Amino acid sequence: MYVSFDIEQFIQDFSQSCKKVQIKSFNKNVVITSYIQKRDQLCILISGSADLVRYDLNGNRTIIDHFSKHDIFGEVFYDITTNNELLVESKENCEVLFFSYNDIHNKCKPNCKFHEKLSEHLPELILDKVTTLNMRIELLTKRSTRDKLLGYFNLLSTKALNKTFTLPFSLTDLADYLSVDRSAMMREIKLLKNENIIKKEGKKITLLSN
Amino acid sequence: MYVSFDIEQFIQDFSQSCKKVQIKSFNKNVVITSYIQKRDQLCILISGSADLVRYDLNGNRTIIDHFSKHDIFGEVFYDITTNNELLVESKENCEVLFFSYNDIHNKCKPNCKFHEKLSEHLPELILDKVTTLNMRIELLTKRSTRDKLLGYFNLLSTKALNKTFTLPFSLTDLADYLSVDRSAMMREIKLLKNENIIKKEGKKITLLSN
DNA sequence: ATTTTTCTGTTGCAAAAACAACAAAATAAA
DNA sequence: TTTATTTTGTTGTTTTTGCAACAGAAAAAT
Repeated sequence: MYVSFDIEQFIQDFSQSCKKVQIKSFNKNVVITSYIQKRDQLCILISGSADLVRYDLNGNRTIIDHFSKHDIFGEVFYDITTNNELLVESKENCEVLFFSYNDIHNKCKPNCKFHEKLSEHLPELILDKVTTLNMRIELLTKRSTRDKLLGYFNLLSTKALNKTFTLPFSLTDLADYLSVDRSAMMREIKLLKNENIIKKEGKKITLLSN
Repeated sequence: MYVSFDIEQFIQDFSQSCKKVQIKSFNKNVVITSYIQKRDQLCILISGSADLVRYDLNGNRTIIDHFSKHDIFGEVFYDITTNNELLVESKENCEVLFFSYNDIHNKCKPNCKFHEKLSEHLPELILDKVTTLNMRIELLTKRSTRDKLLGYFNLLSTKALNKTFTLPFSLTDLADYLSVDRSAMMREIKLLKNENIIKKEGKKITLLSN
């Protein structure tokens, strides 16, 4: 990761120093924000986890993005509003920092430490996001459910520096995240087990290949 | 778009002012750069168009990203190297500006105008990229070929402010971009025509729905 | 201007994925 | 700790997608 910047420390030190910045708390399974129009809002997840989900006209639910501690999200990243509803839903109790993208540029106050620091480090935060999105695209463009699963497992294995790792999702959510049918995915996981390509105990997965 | 910054002007004014910055020219259908390791490289496409493509072990070709004038790309956006080969291939004759991400922060020279300007505007450039990537993910997570096509057509229609628009791709490349089989996509396009949902004359498409 | 190559459009068939529906297990809530 | 809810695991059937192969059109190269 390129983010050398200590977000934790930054939030602790400076989030109180600017009145334009808000911290809000949310319970589990509530809507944190919805992407309706092209607003200016940027958010940093301080604690907890949340999903950006789309509900299409048929009621299908897709996890467009998954956020955990220190991830940034917000409507500012979306250009054109589609017909579908985009919601950020908390998966656990969450604390979220809200601020406005334009305030970073229109220098808040000459000595607002919060916006000064943020302005300095925003490129690395966003760059980090680009990296995540590119990985996601890598996965989604894979031809088959099998390749998506193995691609994702390899990713987690690489991150964990270990052939064994734990899924950060429920299997139901994993299917949404990989944009495949859950039962079809389960069938494929069973095949991967039978072919001794993976081992699975609950959410703990081990790659046996290579 | 959030990019108010005039890239054209910027490149003309400042690209000569810093020796660390290189401009290279490429013919059509050649490899501009390959993503092999986690390097520091950032590129801006000055003219022409190019694709970021993946060749997997089965020889399948997927267009991961499509770049046109003023798009930024580079290995800096990719975190973990997969087993697959990622190449940026020119689709037309291209001019590309190469520079290093870290140079932007490690202030090049006290009075290097190029890096100063770039540092100032990089967030909006990258933000723009995030927006594009998010749209792409929106498309790729659609359940069916039909939904992907209609999603993409709606996007182009919205961009063009018109029910009629022109595909920026060949149909072959469109299939790669949407990550679906070409013949299956052609079949779906035929159905959309038969059901009077779209009209198609070559690469000119009209949305008839709504 | 002619040849070569790429792109488009089509189709039958095979394979994969989605849909649907249900029981068992696990988790959360009362 | 009992009840309700969500998640997991499974399977038969239908639908969609991918594969393969080919001919004609268009574009590019010679």
